[in-house]
Amino acid sequence: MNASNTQIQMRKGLLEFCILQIISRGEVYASDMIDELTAAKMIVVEGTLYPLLNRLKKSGLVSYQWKESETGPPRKYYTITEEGKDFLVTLDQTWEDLIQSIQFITSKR
Amino acid sequence: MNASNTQIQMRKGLLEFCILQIISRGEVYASDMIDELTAAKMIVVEGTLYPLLNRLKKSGLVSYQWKESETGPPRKYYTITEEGKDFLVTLDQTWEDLIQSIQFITSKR
DNA sequence: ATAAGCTACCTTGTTATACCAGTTTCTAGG
DNA sequence: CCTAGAAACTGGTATAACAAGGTAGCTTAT
Repeated sequence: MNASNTQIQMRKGLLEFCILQIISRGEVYASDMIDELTAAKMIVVEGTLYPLLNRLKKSGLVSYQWKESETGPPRKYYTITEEGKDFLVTLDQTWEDLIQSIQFITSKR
Repeated sequence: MNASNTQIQMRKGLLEFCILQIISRGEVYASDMIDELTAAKMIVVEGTLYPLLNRLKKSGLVSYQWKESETGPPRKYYTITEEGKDFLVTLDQTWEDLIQSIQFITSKR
């Protein structure tokens, strides 16, 4: 039980929330997302992100369009669906509830 | 991807934090913990709690003493160790960082 | 033209954690 | 003795993240 594993475990399930949040702000592709997550200090590797994006796509929460790039290979630009927006509202609430729960426990010192 | 699974996934890893927090307040046994978690709306089943307690014990973060009960079989009362207290400080910080990260992402709407 | 290098996407295998659905052990009461 | 209930525990399954790769398209330098 070391601190870095703890961080990983605490982040579990929150990544989906973060990604959906980022995509909801407008068209982005994988590298954009990694940059944003890194800026927020939620370090994520590609091997985590791609399967997650596929899960979101399969669930109908996001969709993507291939777009050419001027500096390299084409990119998959993701956008959120209506269903995704609805789900994001649920995730927002779940996150709020979670904060409340932890708050409740830690305040009892 | 349904809401209840999302809740489970978001909670993952936070349970350890909560349990350690609860034990740090004083001697408790499993049912006490479940009661406290339930009160905080962090629903947990026994099959999750017992392996977690064993992990914490093996890691030296908590210890326990058997105590007799007047109403049934003996109970394992858990207490936090010095090492556990140190680790709890780390977990506190990790949680604060996590809130900051999510805050950073969700505030950019 | 071709090799090198970068960018972008994807996959496979491993690990950790939680859940479900049980089982075992101990105590008290009929 | 047998049942009920409390308390601890276990085995199998699902999910998600990571590590460490691989593949394909595009650009640039020789």
